[in-house]
Amino acid sequence: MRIATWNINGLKARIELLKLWLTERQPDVVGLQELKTPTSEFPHEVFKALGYYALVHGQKSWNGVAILSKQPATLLQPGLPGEDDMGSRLITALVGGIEFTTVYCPNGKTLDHADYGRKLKWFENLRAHWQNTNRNEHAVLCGDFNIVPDPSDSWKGADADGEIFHTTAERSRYQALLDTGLIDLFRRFAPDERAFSWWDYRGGAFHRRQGLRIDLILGTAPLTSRLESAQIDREYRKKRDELTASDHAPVIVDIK
DNA sequence: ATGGCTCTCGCGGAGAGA
Repeated sequence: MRIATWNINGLKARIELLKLWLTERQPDVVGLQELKTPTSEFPHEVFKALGYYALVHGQKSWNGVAILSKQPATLLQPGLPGEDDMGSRLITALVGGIEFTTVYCPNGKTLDHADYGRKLKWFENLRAHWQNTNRNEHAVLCGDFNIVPDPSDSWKGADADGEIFHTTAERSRYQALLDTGLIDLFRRFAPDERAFSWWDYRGGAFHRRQGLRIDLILGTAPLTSRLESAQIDREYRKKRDELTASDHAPVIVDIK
């Protein structure tokens, strides 16, 4: 079973590249973030034609998440309870015996911006929600976390410590999530690999290998025991056939 | 570098992203 997450930075802008990627990689379940599309305008027929069902929690202009799956999925939760004013950033479904959640975590903007405090609170609510939900023991929490878990996950290494995405306050909220019993599947599979999932559009950051690993697939222990491989799909961070890329690459894991 | 691209909305240029 192939599971993936991808921040596509606009469904309308990415749909042709997304179709190519689905056709080539054949994931069974995909968490998408940053649809920037209202739920009512989601083009279900496009994905149906490729063999995918879709559950969608969108909104106009910003945010928006969806779950694509080859087999029908059951919607369990659209939106993080109590955080409606932060936008559409979470969706959970039961698919293939797995409780699958994908999230688009708040950015926080800058350390002195009000959104930074809202980001920390959002993570605290996510942890409480995750802990309080009566989950299937085979569960996945994936998406764009907008936190760099470890200095080795930043192109600047420990020099970036203390910057937004790299603060101890953010990392402690992320650690609290892991402490509920979640494991970073890419890092479990490749403990020493320097790999990023996001690169700035500006200044040739991708080709300079100046990126961050902020897109993660977390799994419960029983799910993790099924792990076969994990990869970050850098090929789809590249423009192809005049189709522009997202600033994020897909992350893929294969489980038994 | 002091945000140098790309997206959305909507028709000019601003806001957001990480």
